[in-house]
Amino acid sequence: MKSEPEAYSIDDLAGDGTTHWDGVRNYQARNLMRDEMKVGDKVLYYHSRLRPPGVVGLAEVVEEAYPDHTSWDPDSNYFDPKSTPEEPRWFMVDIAFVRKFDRMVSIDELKEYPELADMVLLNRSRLSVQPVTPEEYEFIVALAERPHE
DNA sequence: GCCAACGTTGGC
DNA sequence: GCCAACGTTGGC
Repeated sequence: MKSEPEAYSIDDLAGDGTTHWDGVRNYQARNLMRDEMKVGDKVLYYHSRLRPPGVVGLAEVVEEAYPDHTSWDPDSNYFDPKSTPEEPRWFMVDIAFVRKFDRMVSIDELKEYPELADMVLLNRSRLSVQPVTPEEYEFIVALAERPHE
């Protein structure tokens, strides 16, 4: 899951403990949250729009998808008039802070490894919620635990 | 701040 | 249902 740290960083998540991942207004990202994300699933937390951007830590799904109430709140930035409590269009999950990496694994570093060449992050980078394979996940967690040469 | 990629909207 | 216009994202 990606977030601009100025908007909501992993430190914000650490402070809050859990948060609901509201404001996603992309169908592919919504479908992933609604159909794929289960309680206990691990989440790589990615800070976008930094120089450089990168994976900064881990979170975990603690509540499966339910309607994103900000979508029918006219005062919200995420208001969508086509979404109603009766027929919600947008969904969110709740995630909990797991840990922050000792160091950020930058996108440049991810690009160095053929094991990660097929990552959605490196190919369809604009999706704000993306699938990660177990192999990619383990690889990145291992990277974070040793210094980058 | 620029701009390429890409998703969405809406006129026809 | 096509596609041009427009808006957003996000690396750089």
